[in-house]
Amino acid sequence: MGKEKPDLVYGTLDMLILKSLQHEPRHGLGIADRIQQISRDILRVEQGSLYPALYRLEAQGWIKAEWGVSDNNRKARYYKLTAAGRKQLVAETEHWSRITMGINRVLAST
Amino acid sequence: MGKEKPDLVYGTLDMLILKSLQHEPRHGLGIADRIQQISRDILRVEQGSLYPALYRLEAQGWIKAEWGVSDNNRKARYYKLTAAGRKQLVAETEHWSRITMGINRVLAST
DNA sequence: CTGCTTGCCTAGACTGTCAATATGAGATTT
DNA sequence: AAATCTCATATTGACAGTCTAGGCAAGCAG
Repeated sequence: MGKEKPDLVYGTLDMLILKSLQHEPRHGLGIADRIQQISRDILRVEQGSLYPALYRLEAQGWIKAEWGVSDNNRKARYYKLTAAGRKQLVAETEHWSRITMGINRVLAST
Repeated sequence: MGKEKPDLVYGTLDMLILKSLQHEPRHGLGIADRIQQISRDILRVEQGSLYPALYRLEAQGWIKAEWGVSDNNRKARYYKLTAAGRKQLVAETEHWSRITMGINRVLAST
């Protein structure tokens, strides 16, 4: 039945992660939960996408990890946004709005 | 200078092609030109993306091809939207607006 | 102890895009 | 008419990001 389309638009995950770290550090699953919750269940982030993305972002110097303990008393890796990460978030957000404007122009064309 | 990010959002090309065939058949390069023009140069479609996409869409039965002659008197393959293609266009458009709504909710979150 | 949950992590496959290149044919220039 | 330019289709190889489908460790509940 319903052939589900992917829940994420390819290439937006990095931006979403950076955004969800904007105000406070979070651990991996916490980030995924937040994205799902804020989007009101429209977006879901699979773990197989999440962790590679986190390494990517860390390797770029946009986030920084630190071991800590979660609310549930499990050890967890907390990520926080770096200064470069904030700049990157702005850049990606601008790129996103630019591209979506282009797409929406095409979709709106008669 | 600006490290250019990709000009397309991954996974939207099919939708854009279908949309640009909505009113009249076009040939391959004509489709690419149209997308670029309507988006006011924000989006660009490379040939290495275009033709595979066209085959994909044709294989799915969403477009149908026919040989013809272009305005410049060159032979060209004209694609036209099928009934199934119109349905698909609606479905993809809805999916797009749904996903972007989710992303925008995250981006708008405080 | 057993089983459930949380949280991290990895391997493999797949898909869509791009850069680069090739080919053919009509148009243009000389 | 020969050479060159442009239009248009087409293919190839590489690559990046996502997903499915697992596995591992440790805390909690029964």
